[in-house]
This record gives sequence, C-alpha cells and structure tokens, in this order.
Amino acid sequence: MPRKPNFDRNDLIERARDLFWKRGWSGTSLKDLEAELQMKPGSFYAAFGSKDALFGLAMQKYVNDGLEHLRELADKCGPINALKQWPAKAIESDNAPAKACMLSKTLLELNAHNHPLAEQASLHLLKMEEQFADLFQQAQSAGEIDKTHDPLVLARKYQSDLLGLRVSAERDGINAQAIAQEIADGISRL
Amino acid sequence: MPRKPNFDRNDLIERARDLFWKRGWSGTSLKDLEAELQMKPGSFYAAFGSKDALFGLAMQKYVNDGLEHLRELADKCGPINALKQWPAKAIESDNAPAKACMLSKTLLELNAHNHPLAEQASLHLLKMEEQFADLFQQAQSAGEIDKTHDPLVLARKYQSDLLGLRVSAERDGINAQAIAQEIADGISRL
DNA sequence: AATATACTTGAGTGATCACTCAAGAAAGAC
DNA sequence: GTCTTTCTTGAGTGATCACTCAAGTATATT
Repeated sequence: MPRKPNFDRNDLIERARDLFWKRGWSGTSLKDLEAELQMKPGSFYAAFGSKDALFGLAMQKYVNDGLEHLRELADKCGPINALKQWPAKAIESDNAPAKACMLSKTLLELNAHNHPLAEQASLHLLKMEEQFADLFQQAQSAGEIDKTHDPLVLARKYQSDLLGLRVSAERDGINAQAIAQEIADGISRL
Repeated sequence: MPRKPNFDRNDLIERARDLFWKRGWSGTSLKDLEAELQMKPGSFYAAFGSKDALFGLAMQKYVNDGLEHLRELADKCGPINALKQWPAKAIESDNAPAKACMLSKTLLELNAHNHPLAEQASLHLLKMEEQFADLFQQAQSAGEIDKTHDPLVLARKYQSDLLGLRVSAERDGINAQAIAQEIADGISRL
C-alpha cells in the first residue's frame, strides 16, 4: 500500500560518507548534503533523522568497507603482504575524498566536545586495530613474523604509523608513498 | 596621548591558542573566545581583526613555543636524546589542551576548503620538520647516527610517526607512552 | 583642567545553522 | 476508481554564526 522511496539508500549513504570524509562534520552543512543527495529537508529527515545519525551511518560504511577491502587483500596475497601493501593503498587513490582517515578526522574534530560520534570513531578505530592484530597473528602462525612480538602491540603501532602516514599525505609536497614504503620495510624487519 | 589597552596581548594569544588547539577552528565560536578572553566583540575586533587572524597568531605561537622547547631540550641533552624524548614529552602533559598536534588538527579540518589557515599549518609543519632534520644531522655529525641516512628522510618519517602518535594519544584506552617508547627505540636502531 | 586619542561597551547586523511541518503527490490494496 | 499509506516539497522556525558601529570611558599630553 505505501509509496516506495525513489532513492537508493545505500547510494545516498556512500555519497554522504564521501562528503563527510572530505569536509568533516562541521564543514558539511545540511545545504551541502541536500545538494549532494538531491533531497529536500523533509525527505532527508524522514530518511535519516538527523545529520548526526547520517554521519554515524557514513562512518559505519567507511569502516565496513575498510575491513572488507583489507580482508580481500589478505585473502589474495596473505596476511603479511596485506599489511605491507595496505599503507600504500590507503593513500594511493587520487579521487578518494581525502588522504586522511575519516575516523581520525572525526576523532580530532569532535573529541574535545565529548560528541558521541567521536566515541563511535574511537570504537571503529579499535575494530580496525583488531583486524590488524589478527593479520599479525596469522603472519606469526605462518612463521613470517617472529612470535615473540605481541600482535596487539604490533597492531597498535601499525595503526599509529598508518594514521601518521595519512595525516602526512594531506600535506603538500610530501612524498607519502616513501613513508608508506618505510612502514612496509619495518614489517619486513620484524 | 592614547589610552593603553588593559590586557596583555601575549597572554590573550596564549589563551586563544589553547582554546583553538582543544576545540578546533569551527568548534571555537566568538562567544567562546569572548568568554575566555574576557573581551567584548568591539575590543576583540579592534585588537585582532578577525577570528582567523587570531587563529593565525595562535598557531604562530604554538610553533614558536614548540621550536623553542625542542631547541632547549637539545641544548640540555644533545640532539639524539632530544629526538628520543620528544615524542613522550609531546603527549605527557595531562593539562595540555589536547594530545594531538594543533597543526595537524587544523590541516585536517580546513584542508578540504582550501582555507588559508590550512596552508599556514602545512608550512608550520615543514618548519618543525626542518628542525628535526637539523637535529638528525647534528646526531650524524656527532657519530650517533649512521651517516648513510638522509636527515630529511629521517625527519619526514619522524614527523609522520609523531603525528600518528599524537592522534593515537587522543584515543581512550591506548597506551600512547608505549608507542612513544617504540619511536624512541626506532631512533636508537639507526 | 582641557583636549586628543585610543580603548571598551553591547545592542544589533544579515547570513547561515540544523531542523520542522503542513500540504501535495505518488503508488499499492481493494 | 477509491482509499490508505508513505514519500516529497519547500517555506519557515528559532538559534547561533562572525562581525559592526556608534556611544561612552579612560588616559597621556599640553
């Protein structure tokens, strides 16, 4: 009996994610979203409830896609090669919304205000870190990395390196791929 | 003949810096600044011209203080020890406005809008990097670091590590001091 | 004391913020 | 076709944004 919405919800969330990722939370106004999503305010609020709610969905998609891509990479070329290639892949795309990680951008922007989205970002970062730890452990099981290392410690440092790389990649005149290579080399030395 | 302002300009800039550092550019409203600086709008604009102008002065002070502290540390305990201790020092203070670097926060927040302050932040980061490179070179001259390394490359990676550390330090439940220690250990291995 | 020269005050500017809601339009059920 | 249910529209909400400016006040010079 009801009328169906004439949009693809998943597509809208992806476009919102790209906009939020690039411009940040306060840098993205509802007017921006209305223009990008081709929605009037009424439809927007009927569909998503609030700007924050959509931002939450956008971050969720960002993380899910990231976890999935990493898993695919690991399936294709093994855990240690995935970990080595991941940094370069994270910054290689020229048409990505931003070089920096959406989660770190959100955390830095909203943490001081104790905004719920900052906490969400923090939890998502932890989720990523757990997958890194998982890959480090798999690499240890495969005998590719010394087993005396704690995979959680390795993952924490790896995550930190990755975040630094992706901030550096936002800068002009910085050869970020060289930094990515150094991170990869660091893994080889473990 | 004129009346003197009844405030200490340098003190105002420091307090503005702390507020901007903690809350970011768009997270700090003029109302916030008026409250923190105890200034009415008229005085504020007479003294600083605009929010952006004050933000620029605040970043300038942030960098100058950073460069000076690093130089002092290097004078006190030598270039390589300064480089080793710096990461831990950057995140140790509990009453600092934020763990993350003000320059990286500004860059991430404003880069997508091509805001002049993002460019300023980028230049300031380069300035810091140059001082790091200088210390690496001094350490090489003193025979403390292998001379085959390019100090500019070392500095770039060091800066990236530092930025990552300071983003990680914003997260809850992360032992950032352990990451700082790993960065220091990395320098020892050079 | 008079004057000139700032500095301080705070109400007020238009613009934009996230968001609301009543009215109209579309599509499946009958 | 009619009804019911949902989606779409877009003008409009109060709040807040960075910022202005005319009037009042304080101080150094003469």
